[in-house]
Amino acid sequence: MRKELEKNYDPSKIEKETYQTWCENGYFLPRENSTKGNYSIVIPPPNITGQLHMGHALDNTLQDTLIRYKRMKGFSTLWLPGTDHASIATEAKIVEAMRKEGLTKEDIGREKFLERAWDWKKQYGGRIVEQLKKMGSSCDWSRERFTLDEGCSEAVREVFKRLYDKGLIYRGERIINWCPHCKTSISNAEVDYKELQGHFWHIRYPLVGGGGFVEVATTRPETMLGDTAVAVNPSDERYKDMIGKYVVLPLVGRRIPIVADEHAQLDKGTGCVKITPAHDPNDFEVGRRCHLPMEVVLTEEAKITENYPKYAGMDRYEARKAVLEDLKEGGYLCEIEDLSHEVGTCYRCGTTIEPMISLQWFVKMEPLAKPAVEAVRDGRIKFVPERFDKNYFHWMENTQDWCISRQLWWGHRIPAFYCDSCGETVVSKDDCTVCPKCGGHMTQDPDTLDTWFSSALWPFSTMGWPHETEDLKKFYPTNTLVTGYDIITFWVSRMIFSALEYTDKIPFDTVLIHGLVRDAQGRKMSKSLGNGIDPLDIISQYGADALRFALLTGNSPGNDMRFSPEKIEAARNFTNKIWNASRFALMNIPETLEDTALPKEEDMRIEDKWILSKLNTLVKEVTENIEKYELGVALAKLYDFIWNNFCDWYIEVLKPRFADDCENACRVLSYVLRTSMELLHPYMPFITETIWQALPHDGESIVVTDYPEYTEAFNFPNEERSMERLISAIRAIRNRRAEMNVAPSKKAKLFIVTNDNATFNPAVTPFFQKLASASEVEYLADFHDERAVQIVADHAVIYIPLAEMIDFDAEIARLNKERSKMVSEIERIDKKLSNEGFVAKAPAAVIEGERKKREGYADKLKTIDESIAKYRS
RNA sequence: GGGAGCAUAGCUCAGCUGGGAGAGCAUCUGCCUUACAAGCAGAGGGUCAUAGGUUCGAGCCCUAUUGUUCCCACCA
Repeated sequence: MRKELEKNYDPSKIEKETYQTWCENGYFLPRENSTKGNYSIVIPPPNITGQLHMGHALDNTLQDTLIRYKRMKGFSTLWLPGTDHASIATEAKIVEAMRKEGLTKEDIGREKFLERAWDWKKQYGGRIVEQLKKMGSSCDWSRERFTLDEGCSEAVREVFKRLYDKGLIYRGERIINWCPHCKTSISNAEVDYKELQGHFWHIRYPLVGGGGFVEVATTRPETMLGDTAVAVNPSDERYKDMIGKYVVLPLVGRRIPIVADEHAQLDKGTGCVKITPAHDPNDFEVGRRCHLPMEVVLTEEAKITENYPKYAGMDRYEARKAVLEDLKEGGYLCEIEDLSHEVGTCYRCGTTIEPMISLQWFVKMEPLAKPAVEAVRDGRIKFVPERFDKNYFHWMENTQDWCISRQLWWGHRIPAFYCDSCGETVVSKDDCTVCPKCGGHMTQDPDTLDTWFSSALWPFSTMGWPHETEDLKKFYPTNTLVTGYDIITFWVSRMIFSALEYTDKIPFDTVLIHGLVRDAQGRKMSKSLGNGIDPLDIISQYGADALRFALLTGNSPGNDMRFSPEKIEAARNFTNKIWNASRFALMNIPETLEDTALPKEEDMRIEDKWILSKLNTLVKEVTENIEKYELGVALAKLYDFIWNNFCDWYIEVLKPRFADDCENACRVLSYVLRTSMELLHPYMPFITETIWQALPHDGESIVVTDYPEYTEAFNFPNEERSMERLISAIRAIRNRRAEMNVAPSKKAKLFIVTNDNATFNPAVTPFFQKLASASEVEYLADFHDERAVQIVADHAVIYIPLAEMIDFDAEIARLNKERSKMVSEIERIDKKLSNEGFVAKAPAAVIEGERKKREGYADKLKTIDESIAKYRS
């Protein structure tokens, strides 16, 4: 059944209905029998705390375009959607909400807290999913998953247990990054380094027994309370004799040794380094090597501990002031330098990280990283664009053990159980309450896992792993992963090593990387700047198709893009153009025409063969571009074809035929428009479906129809060339008329002198009448009228008897200008052709091309000279 | 400190393995031509950052320089 198109395109109305129909008909489910094979994508699960932003919009448009393309290509496709529990972000939201009620986590306890969290998830977790639907995302919603659902939890426990048994997960006291605001450890990858202006304070530590002092320098003077040594380089001549001696730690009075360690560099500062093993990663290592004690100075809230009564309870920055004050007073502070340095901050809340000694769980990275590097190096996994593999290699090859335990409640609880009596540790998939060793009571580790631990399993946990499910067999490994370069380290790399370790397979074969969507000035869109553009606003104003078009046109993999109001307006104009062209087509295509057949070849005219030939080339190129992930290039070609070939030329030259050759014309018109919509559908699903349904079509929906295929049958090189000649002739006439300021309403007779009668003949007279303001056209072998305007076109000279309009001097000047252009072109080619190197080494086709061009220019030059001569006479 | 990207028309960006510089927007001119003024027709506008090199031929490959953005790294 064909549907009518309304006068104005109203996306909001159409999109909602259309999306619903698609879902109801199950078009987004994988098709049962496909001869083409399977194609799958797992969505990068958005946080349940999130709202759709431009980054999501771009990411999802790319994925939807790919999956729709593959679906039309006949693959059994699965785009698996879901969301991430986002432990830190979600927990922070809930804690904040409770704070407003005057409650803390501890007040209500773990169970009640988790109840609240799940309630929150129920209430808001679906928000982003609804927003994805508004984008037109063709996900299989029947398979929607959540990183904290039962299946994912099972996968997490399975993995934890396996790694623990292999010795790849261990628990230990290490220096970790502590966020005093979130009150949890975070991994190295979650630390953002920001440049801050600070100071470099030089402090003197007196030698025990007098005889001077050593000078050390620090950016964090409050940590000096926890110093347990001063280190010098073993090869440092200056301090050779001091090694083994002691200094007195100012303010504290503790005797601490001077030790030798490579960590101290000769050329840095004074060469002496204060060592605070409990609060600095390097010092921690020095402490280990030199068997130094650890003095904890700061609490979880980054306040000074009770061990230092004078400063106890002070926040680290207050303590800094107080310590400095006291050092100054004691005469220990000798110099203050200004220093800008990189300070680690929490990627979630921005608080300055405090390195702390702490008992945490870690994943041993080295054995896991190796095969993961290999998989990319040997090409089993490809990054698009390729350059991102360098990033990946660098990170993977230098990665340190991954701290996976978090002091949070919202997340996968660590499946480790400790015996209250004998301290035995059991890691188990099932809860363990009785100690297998002594029969004592077991308590589960209170901590949860890093969110990324469960995200790392996403490609297979969502398909039922560790069980051998049908989905896993059919759709795993997945094919394309689409994501931004900013989470290659967080997520992509972890999925790769996880997949290889647990499933023995790569998780995906291609990683399509996109950049950031920035504002019109090139700044990152952010809440604090308030420069974010809400994709939902754009959708309600311009429609999802326009948004998708604006995001993908001109977009190239891996590069950031700017988003501006001009861009979305251009996109809207394009949807409008498509709509109007389609409306016009449908005004002419008779109701009775229901089949999709083309006319017989002998009933096709030059313009039909031209547009079919162009369309055929377009099909080929667009397909190739999409296969190479050049989605932006393919879209630009579609835009160009639809607007500049189909609308501006084909429809225009077709108009006269609605009167005398309607059916043939409409069959081609309908075919070209329908095919264009099919080509465009992956990008702009809503408008293309609407128009497709209104045109004669076979099948239920454009979503599941076959993608157009290139065919030799529609190659018409002769007609293509002829039509291009006609177009260039018409353009030349318009051009001349515009230059001479002749109103389009002033019709004039044309005399066309040509040797190409296959192109220029009475059959195309309507083209000139319609598009070049011609009253009538005569085709001649020769023509003489020195008082006519002469236009030199490709294989034709056109005369317009508009003698009264001609300014002969101006004409001659114009012709001379054109003449010198020709002459210089010919000179350029002659130079090239007389270059022995060129003739000897350039490919034959290139040389032949140059010769052909030269001939053309020479012809034109001859005609110009004749014209000038005529005007002169 | 290490690594990567970018630099092309006034603006935003395309330009595939090297073969006579492109689009959109903006600007200027003329048009209500029976789908579209969110439109149609036409025009102007570029030493492809700089300097070398490879090549018959470079926006594209190589080297250096400048500017800019980003990633990584424990600079006490």
